[in-house]
Amino acid sequence: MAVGLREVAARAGVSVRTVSNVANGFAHVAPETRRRVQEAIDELGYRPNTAARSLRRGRTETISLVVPELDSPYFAELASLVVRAAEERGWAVHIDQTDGRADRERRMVSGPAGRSVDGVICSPWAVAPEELAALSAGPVVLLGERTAPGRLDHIAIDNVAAGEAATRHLLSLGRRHLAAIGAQPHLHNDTARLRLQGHRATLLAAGLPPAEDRVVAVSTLHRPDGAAAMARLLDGPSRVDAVFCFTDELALGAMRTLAERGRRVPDDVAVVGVDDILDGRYCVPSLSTVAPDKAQIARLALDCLARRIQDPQAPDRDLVADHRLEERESTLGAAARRRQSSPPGS
Amino acid sequence: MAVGLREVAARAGVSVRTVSNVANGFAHVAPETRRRVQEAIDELGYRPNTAARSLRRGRTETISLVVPELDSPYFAELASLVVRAAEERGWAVHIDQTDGRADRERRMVSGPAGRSVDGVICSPWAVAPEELAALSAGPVVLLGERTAPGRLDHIAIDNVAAGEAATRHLLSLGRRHLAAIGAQPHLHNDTARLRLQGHRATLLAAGLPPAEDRVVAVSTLHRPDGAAAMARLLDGPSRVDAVFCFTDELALGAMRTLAERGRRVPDDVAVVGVDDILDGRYCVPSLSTVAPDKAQIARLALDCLARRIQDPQAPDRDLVADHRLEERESTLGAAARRRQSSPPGS
DNA sequence: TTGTAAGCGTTATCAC
DNA sequence: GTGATAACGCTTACAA
Repeated sequence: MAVGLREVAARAGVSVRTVSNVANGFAHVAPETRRRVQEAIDELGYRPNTAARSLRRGRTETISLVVPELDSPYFAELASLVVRAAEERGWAVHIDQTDGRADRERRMVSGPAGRSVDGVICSPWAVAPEELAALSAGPVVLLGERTAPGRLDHIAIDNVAAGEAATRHLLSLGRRHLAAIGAQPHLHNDTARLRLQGHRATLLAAGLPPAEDRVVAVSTLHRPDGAAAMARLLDGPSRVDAVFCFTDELALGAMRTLAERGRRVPDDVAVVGVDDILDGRYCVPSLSTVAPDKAQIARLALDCLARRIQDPQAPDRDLVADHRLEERESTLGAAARRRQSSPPGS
Repeated sequence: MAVGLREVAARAGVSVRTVSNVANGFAHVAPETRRRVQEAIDELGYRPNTAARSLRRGRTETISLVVPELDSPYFAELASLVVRAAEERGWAVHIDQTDGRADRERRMVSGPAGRSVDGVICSPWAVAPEELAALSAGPVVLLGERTAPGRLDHIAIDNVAAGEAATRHLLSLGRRHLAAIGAQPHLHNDTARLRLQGHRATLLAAGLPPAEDRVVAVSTLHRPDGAAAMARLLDGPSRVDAVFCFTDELALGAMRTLAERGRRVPDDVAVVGVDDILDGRYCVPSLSTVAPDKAQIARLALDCLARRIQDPQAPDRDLVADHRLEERESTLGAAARRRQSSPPGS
């Protein structure tokens, strides 16, 4: 049934030590011996037992990826990239979802770390990074910026710059009545706060008054939240000719409401989001967005984690991933079609 | 550093056996002893070592989910549900992506099974189920129908019925020039074949001639494939007033092309997909679709796997999950807005 | 009810 | 270059 080193050793007429050496590709094995052992391994279909190996080595070669939800496009795309990058390192990936619930974020960071997994990559929503830092018992890398001193590594894009880029883009189109959707004052998560900060600073620099009634808060970042927020804006007293949504999902929801109300995008209202999710490239109109380099985020997170697994005492780092503005139809209109780099089958 | 049963036992003044009993919630422990041990566990922050436990028990309480890609909405949503359902069972989930490549499908099914994971849920594209059945070394459940005798469990919706439902719906709208996008004759995957079969049978039953030049094959199931396929249809000789796309992603791509060509949906061309991905609810127009019960698929897959882990010799089963037609704007037009169950924030 | 001790399959430390 | 053998941390007969 269970074929282990012992069976292979017996078959090949060597000791378990030698079989282990061959299985692990050790250098100092006589060619003839190696051949014989490899033969026995193949014939018996030997596969090393991961549990035993982990127990002995103290390493599982497995990391855990903790995201709020796997079914939202941004995290799905990110998870896909993390799994791919991890595979290149020979690491397996465990995936957990927190639903943005504080208790689950705490448990996933404090629980498994350093035990069944070698490290954790976590994208927190509800719990402040510094609290997670205090809880963590093993290597942890957080996705999102540092809000206060803590001893964990952080990876994020420059969210203030992202907010500025989106807002500058809308202003450059001649829009002057800008709204923002996606503030999350109730969360211990600085992403929304920083994007809003960049938005406000840019408006101010352009000599436009900050219109607080045109900043809409949302409880979560899904399409329905964006749709509802847009409805509130349209029903409100202020004129709106452009909307900066803090995520693409919010933007898609907002565009849905605009379509239902008969407002043309971008003619009546221009829309720009953040995340560059795949849906944004193919919806009608295609969605202008601030695109974080998700592959880079995944790679940096794994680099950081690898470094920290190797040296738990390494000084903590804040790494900044790139982003760039993708101008598409939801701000440029049909003109975007000609400028766009990835036109669908036409 | 590493706090194990021994340290806890010493601290509580009992044997490791007793600590193990407490940690595992065994019944026969004196209340006073239990209290003292629990205290020591908490104080020392003891966490059982998963590797050692797995080695001893021969169970990892971990399964592996193997999908072609995690960043396509259908698999992202399914993975999310599988992770949730697995968590209820106390199982962790390992996620792997095959990119639909045959070698990876083979490796993921034959490799890890029964070793580092207790079982595998796999959604194959390139490799025929019966070949995977021959390769598998442990409990494996396949997503998709059985194509030939094999000893694995299968979970799928009734794809012939799905094809019929979509096609009947288009016919019921008075459309007579139906096209189909999504045939995959090059793959060892019967899903597309069965949906096409249902489509053809329904056309035939309605007295319409099968128009083979209006069935478009695609190499993959992404939006660009749908967009390109739609362009081919529009450039072709046959009139088309309705399209059945075998996945929602293909449908979204097709709708993109229709918009670019100035064709109105559904007025000029009605579109229906399969999968009920979230994007389809909020795009404009919202996408009519055949919705598989993904939560049920996830649950059935885990039930099957649990049963097979418990009894590897259990007879293999083919389970059929539910589906239902979601009629939205891409076929009904604005009328759908009033009939629809989930209107965005309005 | 609790203690003692034998493995689970590997890797790593000694020898030879 | 290879062979014994002792851990790794846990669960579980078997005793007490």
